Amino acid sequence: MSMLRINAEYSSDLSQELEELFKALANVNRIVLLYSLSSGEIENISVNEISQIMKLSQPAASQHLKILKSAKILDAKKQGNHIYYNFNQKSLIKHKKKIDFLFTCVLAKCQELENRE
Amino acid sequence: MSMLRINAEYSSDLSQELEELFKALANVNRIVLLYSLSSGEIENISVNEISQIMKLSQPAASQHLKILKSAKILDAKKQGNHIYYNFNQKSLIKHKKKIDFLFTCVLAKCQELENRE
DNA sequence: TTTGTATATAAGTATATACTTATATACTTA
DNA sequence: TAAGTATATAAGTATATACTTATATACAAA
Repeated sequence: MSMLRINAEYSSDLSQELEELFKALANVNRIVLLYSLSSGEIENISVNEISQIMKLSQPAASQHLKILKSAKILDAKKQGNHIYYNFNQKSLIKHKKKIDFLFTCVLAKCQELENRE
Repeated sequence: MSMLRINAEYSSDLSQELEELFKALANVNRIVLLYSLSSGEIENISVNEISQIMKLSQPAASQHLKILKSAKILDAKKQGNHIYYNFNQKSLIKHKKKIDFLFTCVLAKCQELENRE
């Protein structure tokens, strides 16, 4: 069985997972939000605070948060009247591994082609 | 100057670059193509061959290739009547670093929050 | 209870994306 | 030069995305 055949088998599921992940990340507002959350001092951050950081309306922010939560980039916990968003660490580690795998495959091929010359 | 302030300065440009990169990657056909190119035996691959691999029409494949080339994921070289696509190694290494930086920031924050408990 | 606050969701709209078919461009070869 | 091949681009269309405004839901506090 050739590499291409093997690849065709695993790549379908993994590629679809990566598509979902990349789609969730493919928005500058959401990327800036992730950086802001990374550097922010506030541990538990509410939707209203996030909408202020993002300079977006509450519904717009809420919709972005839904996308990030669906993609398991963020996690939400309800506390009384507020919903606090945080990183989904466990899932983010898995996401990172998927991306690393893609780039490892691609860059390994680059290296192989370079060595052939 | 707080981290948030510093962040606000660098994140704008970098975030926009990441958005473009993630958008280019946010399509399962393109992701599968990257895996196929990674594992394929053919070094120089033409648009027609790619459209067959992708199971898409020639114009559709051409449009995907344009997106991947614009995002500096692939590179094209013309040879006679054919245009051969290959990975843009130099740029891919830079792309990987940008993604790594994002995840490093995010996962460092995760770790920090975990240690606080 | 009633009122206020926090958040989500629904519906509408403008723009982006991913295809299609048709055609243009560039090169090759008879 | 004419005809064929490889690729890109243009135009059209269906669907997705990212907002908007209006409204629903869930909880808190008076």
